[in-house]
Amino acid sequence: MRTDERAAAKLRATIFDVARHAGVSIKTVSRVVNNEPNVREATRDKVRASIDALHYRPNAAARGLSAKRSFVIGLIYENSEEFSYTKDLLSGVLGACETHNYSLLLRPLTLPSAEVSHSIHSFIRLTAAEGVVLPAPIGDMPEVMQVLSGLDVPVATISPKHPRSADISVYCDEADATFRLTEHVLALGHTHIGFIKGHPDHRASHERLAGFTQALQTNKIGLDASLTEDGFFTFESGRQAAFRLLRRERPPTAIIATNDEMACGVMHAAHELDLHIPHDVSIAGFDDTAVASRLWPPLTTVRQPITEMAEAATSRLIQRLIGDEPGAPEACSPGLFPCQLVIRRSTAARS
Amino acid sequence: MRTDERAAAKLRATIFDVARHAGVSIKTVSRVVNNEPNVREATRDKVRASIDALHYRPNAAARGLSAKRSFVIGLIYENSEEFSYTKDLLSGVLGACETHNYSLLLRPLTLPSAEVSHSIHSFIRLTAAEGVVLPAPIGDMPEVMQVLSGLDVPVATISPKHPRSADISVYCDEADATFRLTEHVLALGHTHIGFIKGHPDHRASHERLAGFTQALQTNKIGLDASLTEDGFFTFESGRQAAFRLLRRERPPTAIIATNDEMACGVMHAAHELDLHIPHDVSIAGFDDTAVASRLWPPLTTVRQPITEMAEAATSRLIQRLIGDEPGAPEACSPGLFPCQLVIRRSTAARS
DNA sequence: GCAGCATGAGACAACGTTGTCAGACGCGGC
DNA sequence: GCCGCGTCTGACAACGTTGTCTCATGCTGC
Repeated sequence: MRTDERAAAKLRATIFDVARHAGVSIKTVSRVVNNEPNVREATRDKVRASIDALHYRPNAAARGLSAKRSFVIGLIYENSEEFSYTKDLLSGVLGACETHNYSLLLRPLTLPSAEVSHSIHSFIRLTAAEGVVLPAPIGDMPEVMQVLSGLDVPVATISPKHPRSADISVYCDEADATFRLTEHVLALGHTHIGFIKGHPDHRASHERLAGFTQALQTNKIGLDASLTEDGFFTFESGRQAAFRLLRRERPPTAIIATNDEMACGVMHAAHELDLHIPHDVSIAGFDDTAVASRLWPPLTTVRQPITEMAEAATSRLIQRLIGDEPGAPEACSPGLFPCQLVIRRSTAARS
Repeated sequence: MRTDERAAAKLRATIFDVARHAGVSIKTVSRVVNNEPNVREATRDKVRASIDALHYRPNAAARGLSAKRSFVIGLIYENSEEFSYTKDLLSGVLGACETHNYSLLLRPLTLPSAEVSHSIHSFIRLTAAEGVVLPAPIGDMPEVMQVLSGLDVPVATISPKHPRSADISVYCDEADATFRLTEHVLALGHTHIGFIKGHPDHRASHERLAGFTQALQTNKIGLDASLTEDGFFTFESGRQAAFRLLRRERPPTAIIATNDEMACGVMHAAHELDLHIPHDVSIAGFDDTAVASRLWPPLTTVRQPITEMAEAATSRLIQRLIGDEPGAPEACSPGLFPCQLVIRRSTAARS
């Protein structure tokens, strides 16, 4: 029996073997595998039994060739120092790919780079990815979006500046989260609060600043623009900004950095100036990266449900590719996700 | 012209289009693309020109189907908290895949899990991966190796317990690195040194302990076994071990944790006991993860060239798959890599 | 009892590549 | 000048799946 030969030779069973085993035609097996209609329930069961018996798995290459599809989606991300974000991202994207039987191919980008367009172009051509997931800040790069739309590749962005710019996008209400974070700091009695902005290319930076100023306004605290420093989401930019703030004549009693990486920098600056945290200065970050809970004192921060966001974005992307658009796309999985305030010991009542 | 039609429809040019454009047969184009012999140089150039003109890229699915190869390799890794290791790993593996035109498919594993064998089995069957890269500790799980050898999938392990157990393996001389780390601590005047072991399933744990005892021996310091605590490479296990050490009647003046994650735990314990680092107690870690430089004081640790190791392992794996074994495999890329001591401010002279 | 129609099933040709084999061509030796 | 041999090139059949089209079957309504 040919089937046994194949098993013995450790070759995969083909659809041909299954058809022979079940006593039907190849096409009928194909119909069962792809859940197509027009197969009697009895036939369906018979075929399924044969599939199990032979441990049949469809050959991805053949399927892709015939269907003119690759069943591949790409994840293009910034290969930054801070990787815990990417880890969570990866978990989500991978999860969605697995449930929909898609493969995920990765393209890390080292920014800034002049060759981004070219790199992405060749990535798409080579992998034949049907769609791509673009986490911030890649989704905000006009040249990237241009290449992808030129190649007719659907895009799902995560935390983009302009949600409308892509086919699909998910994001958090980071303004609201920063608002709540600021209110937490205000409630501790701080009124003289330093704020370190993020990289201007990220949507997050503007959102977070807006939430901060909104909170001050709501609580009738005048905004001292000189307490708002530029930062670029990097450790060193946070450290430098903190030095500028803490060396002022009247330094702030609390500093909100708009990501954990910069909050680390603030902590280093405080330590270098022999200031005690949180006694002399309270510090808060944003992102709840792996470092946040490892620092001493552990960092007050904001957690975004990155994994869930990535999974939702990817699922919607794949659904779009498959072509089964649900009635109201926004209804089944909204693009807006909630953030969670994580209060730890780096923020304390003003002394 | 059919080519123009295709370009207009944004379809990829096929080998057929190239053949027509160059005025040769399909097979000749195939020969040029795959650098096969028996094509006159003039013909070769003509074909290459057509390939460039049409931006031809071979179709991976068709190629795989015909060649009965998938050009895919798998990376099976532990989806642990500590992700900076995985980040470096990924960079290396991805780099090697890119240079050899292989695709990388990921399979994160949440350990411990009873379904590991099944998960890996279905991963291989589904992806048709030709080979897999197994970083520690996955490469040390007998059930994993059994499944893979049963499926006839070549394996490259990174930092395995027994280098001989896999077809290809790369590792560091972690004993030597720990030896040098310990000598650094000894040179600072510490003689009463606490040591926190790693998870017994990792090769690294044994190596690192061996290096430590070796250093004590070489420097004629008696080994106080009670100063050696069990740990499991996790933050909390490091914290608990540190508490046990620091609450002793005569606590150690320095603690070597066998990874950074546990060193974080030690720092937390020290802080909770109001001890000053490094004045009251010096602390060292291992791995130079992203956290290490963010802590205060920055952590003395050991850096392994993970990216280079991963790249080498993957390259050798792919070379094996392609079948062009270099004369002496060990000669071109050795399995042993050097570690680098990274001295920061968490270790200081005994006070 | 038969047209008409829905439903279930199969034959066959793609899909874009590579492997196999056969043939065309050129060139040197006799 | 012809044979033989090596070098280059091409026709054709895989590879395992899906799409299209056709056909067989059974059921409905008159």
